[in-house]
Amino acid sequence: MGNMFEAIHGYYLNLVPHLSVTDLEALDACLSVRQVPKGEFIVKAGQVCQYVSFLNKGLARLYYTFEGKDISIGFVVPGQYTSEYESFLTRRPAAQSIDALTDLEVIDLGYNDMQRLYKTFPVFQEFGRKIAEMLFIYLNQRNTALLALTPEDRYRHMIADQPALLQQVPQYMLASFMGVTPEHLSRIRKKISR
Amino acid sequence: MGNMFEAIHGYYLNLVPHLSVTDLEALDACLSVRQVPKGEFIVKAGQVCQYVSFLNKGLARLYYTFEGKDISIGFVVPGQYTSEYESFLTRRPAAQSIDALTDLEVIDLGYNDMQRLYKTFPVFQEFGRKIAEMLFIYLNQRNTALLALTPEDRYRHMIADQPALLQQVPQYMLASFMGVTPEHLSRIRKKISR
DNA sequence: TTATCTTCTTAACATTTATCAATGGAAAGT
DNA sequence: ACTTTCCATTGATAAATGTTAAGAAGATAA
Repeated sequence: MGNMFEAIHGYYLNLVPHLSVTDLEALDACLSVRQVPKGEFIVKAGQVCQYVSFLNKGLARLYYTFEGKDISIGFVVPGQYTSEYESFLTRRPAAQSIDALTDLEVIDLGYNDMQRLYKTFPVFQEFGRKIAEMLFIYLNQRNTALLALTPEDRYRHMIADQPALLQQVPQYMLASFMGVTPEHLSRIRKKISR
Repeated sequence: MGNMFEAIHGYYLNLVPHLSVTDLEALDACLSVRQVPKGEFIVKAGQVCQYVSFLNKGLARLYYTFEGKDISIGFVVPGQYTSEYESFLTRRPAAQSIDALTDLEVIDLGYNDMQRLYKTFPVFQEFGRKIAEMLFIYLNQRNTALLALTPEDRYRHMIADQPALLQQVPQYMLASFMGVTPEHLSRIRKKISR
């Protein structure tokens, strides 16, 4: 039979090409598949995040709640890793939640297993480093956009960079992601469509 | 004579306690001290960032220029590393600059030396991973603050978290760091002082 | 010292964005 | 099919923030 983790192997090899078969087998022993129904959580705020989760199928959202309002931080599509990484790293309760906008299938890698991989197969340190570096670059660019661009410009960038996401994510979630109210996003859209 | 790099050794050992004497000697061979006069640059936008730089003395600012205006991203005090890390990692021209708000002394570690350390002494992979993880956590929190808090609340947080910085950094730089105009920051300060 | 330059503050006014309220339409449940 | 809920849109109004301009306070240089 084929290996259930082919997609995830590709992901790892893409980041660290010199991973050996032995390395990947050690990885496989740590992975487990989980089904998350729509509306349920991959991670819930208040709990310590136990996994980094590779998204096989579905659409997930990273967000937090502040003064009664949900603020979306990011959206996850298949082929990407997601986690409340700060909680995962620090072992403190998560400030952010990750929920399922559709039914999901994820492949979990647990904290203790990951530490063991780091120790036993140091080549995974390089993997962890590159993941964190990618996250840094993503946040750095997002930060820059939030400070320098107007909401309208941020929306234009999203149209250019993530057109598929705009179709899949409700607009009130996009609005908080862009830092405006749903009403204001609606006006921006009206203005742009002319 | 004492080792010129004592402070930086402490920094490394704090992140990766099991670094050996051999590891640190290999590191020392890669480090070089640089003096940066006030107003000059550690990294200049448009050039590829060649170093991660440990700040020994002085105060530095990370910022970029957009539509003629400088927007500050962060400030660096002694004992911290700084770099235009996205450029350093990707080998593409830097979008951001780092300049000296006072005379500086930095300890540089070059890109090629760092890659060689990663390869020859894999234990440094762990160091690189933890640096990137720290950067991620910092940016994640800053991002959250930018989206969830009002400028006034962000300023209150700065008073609580970084009181020393408020004394050292001109207010018009703080203003862009907080995402408001200098005039508006002045109004916020007036309101709070009552 | 005086002069110059920079930074900070203040005020009036303009623009952007949020809030509140109402409506219509789409989706989901029964 | 009917009902209910949720979501997107729109308008009126309010609040927050930016812009422009001027002057005060502080630093730097001659």
